[in-house]
Amino acid sequence: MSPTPPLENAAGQTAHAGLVSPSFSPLYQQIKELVLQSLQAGEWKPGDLIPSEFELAARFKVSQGTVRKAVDELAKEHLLVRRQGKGTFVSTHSEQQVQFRFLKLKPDNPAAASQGPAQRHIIDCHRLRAPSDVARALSLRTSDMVYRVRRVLSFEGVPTIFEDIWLPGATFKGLTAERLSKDTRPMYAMFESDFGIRMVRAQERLRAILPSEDVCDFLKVSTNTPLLRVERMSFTYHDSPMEWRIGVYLTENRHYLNELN
Amino acid sequence: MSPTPPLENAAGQTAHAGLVSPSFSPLYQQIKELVLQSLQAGEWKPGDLIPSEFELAARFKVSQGTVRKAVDELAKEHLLVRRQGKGTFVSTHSEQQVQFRFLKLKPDNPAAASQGPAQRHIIDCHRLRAPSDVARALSLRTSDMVYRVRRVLSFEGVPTIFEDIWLPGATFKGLTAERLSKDTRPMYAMFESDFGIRMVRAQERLRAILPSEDVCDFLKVSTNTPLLRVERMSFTYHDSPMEWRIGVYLTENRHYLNELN
DNA sequence: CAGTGGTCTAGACCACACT
DNA sequence: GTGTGGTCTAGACCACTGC
Repeated sequence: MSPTPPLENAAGQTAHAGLVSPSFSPLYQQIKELVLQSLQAGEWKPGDLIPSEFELAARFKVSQGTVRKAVDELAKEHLLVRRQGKGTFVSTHSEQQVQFRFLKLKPDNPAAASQGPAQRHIIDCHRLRAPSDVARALSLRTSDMVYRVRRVLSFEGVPTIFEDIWLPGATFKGLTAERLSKDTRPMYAMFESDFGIRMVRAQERLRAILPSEDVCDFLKVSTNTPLLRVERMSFTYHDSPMEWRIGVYLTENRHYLNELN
Repeated sequence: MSPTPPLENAAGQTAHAGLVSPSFSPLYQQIKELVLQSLQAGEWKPGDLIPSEFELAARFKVSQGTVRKAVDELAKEHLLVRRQGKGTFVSTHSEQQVQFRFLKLKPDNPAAASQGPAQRHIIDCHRLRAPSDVARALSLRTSDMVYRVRRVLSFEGVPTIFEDIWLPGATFKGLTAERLSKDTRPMYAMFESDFGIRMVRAQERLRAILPSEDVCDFLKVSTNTPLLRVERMSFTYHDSPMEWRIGVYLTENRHYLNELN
């Protein structure tokens, strides 16, 4: 029923008072970590309903309020989604609302209704030994294999984004250009269902560049068109690097939108 | 003692049960709004210590836990800062830690220690009638006055950022190039102490451009150097627009860093 | 030491969704 | 109606700060 070991901080008293372990951490943090481990282990998959707060409280032998605080934080980090009256679900990139959380390029004129899905064209998908910079980014050895995917995204027929995507070979075994082309879902949704990988967090570094010859061809622009270069590192649970992506955006009629809070 | 009117949701029962007002909102949201109003009214100024949770609970006639939830959210939005053992303070742009919350341009090589403060050079500061695009951005009339500030930021002697800043004339009355030049604090810190305006939130739109002739001069670059254009709208309490800023960044040795959560 | 925020509990009731 | 998450309370104790 309850295979989980007793929590470090629980000393048997009402408010978990008394002597605490040397490296103290609040109970709700420990609960959070346990839930995270269940997510990572695939006990609950993207889209799944997880146990109710009371069930989790019983399983972990803490009060419902403590579970609540742990789940609250995981929900704020977009790992879980709460739905009043229904329950708490594992968040997924398949949902419409979360679709554009990682794509920050927006049309200058939203009325143009061009927020619709982009047309996608896979240029190629190869398996090769990791170049040194790729290995470094993905925490791999240069002897390890990686997949390299290149693609172009177009909006209303205008080629707008060129992407060069690097993925760990071991995790994405069996990835092909054909599979990528045929799947109509967002790429990250396919990663979830086909490879059990959920991208949780990312970091982007932006700069302005002039295009290489390749990019000129792919985006149909001249060599003196300034472009936005977006280097993205994506992480799965526990901050494991899982994707390195170099994007080049044409920003003639679009812009990268960022909220500072 | 307590000049605040009774809260809408309080029906006198234990858990504020019973009939609630038509447009229901949780108690902690109402508390949050009341605190926000005190901040906006200047009752507590940036850097000030605000009343303790128990005092606020007494003032608003709710439990400490409800105040706690309200303050928690305001702290997450960076309007307040909690310090265990000391109290809760109104957040300010003067603090070192929050200094770079709005400047996302980081050195490519952090070891270069070039994270230090930028050298600032004010080009000019004028008062004029708002051009139509500025008026629109700041929710003003074209008959209203605005200040326009232009400046260059340099890192290690290299001119890197050119900024064109527009501010509402009524609020920033008395702003001069001299005052801007002499003040060594961050610009937003001066806005707090001298004009009672605290920037709370901002929105940035990025694109790649080639520089105008002006910018070529200011940044000492050629006309074919791609630059990052950063258009920022800044807001004070209650989402009032307070600043419109066009920045142009040289990204040869630096990049715009963004976290996606 | 007293005062502050931080954690945890237990129990009540409300709002929402499904059956 | 039952079960879920969402709000609110009251009270306990811990951790940190400064007198």
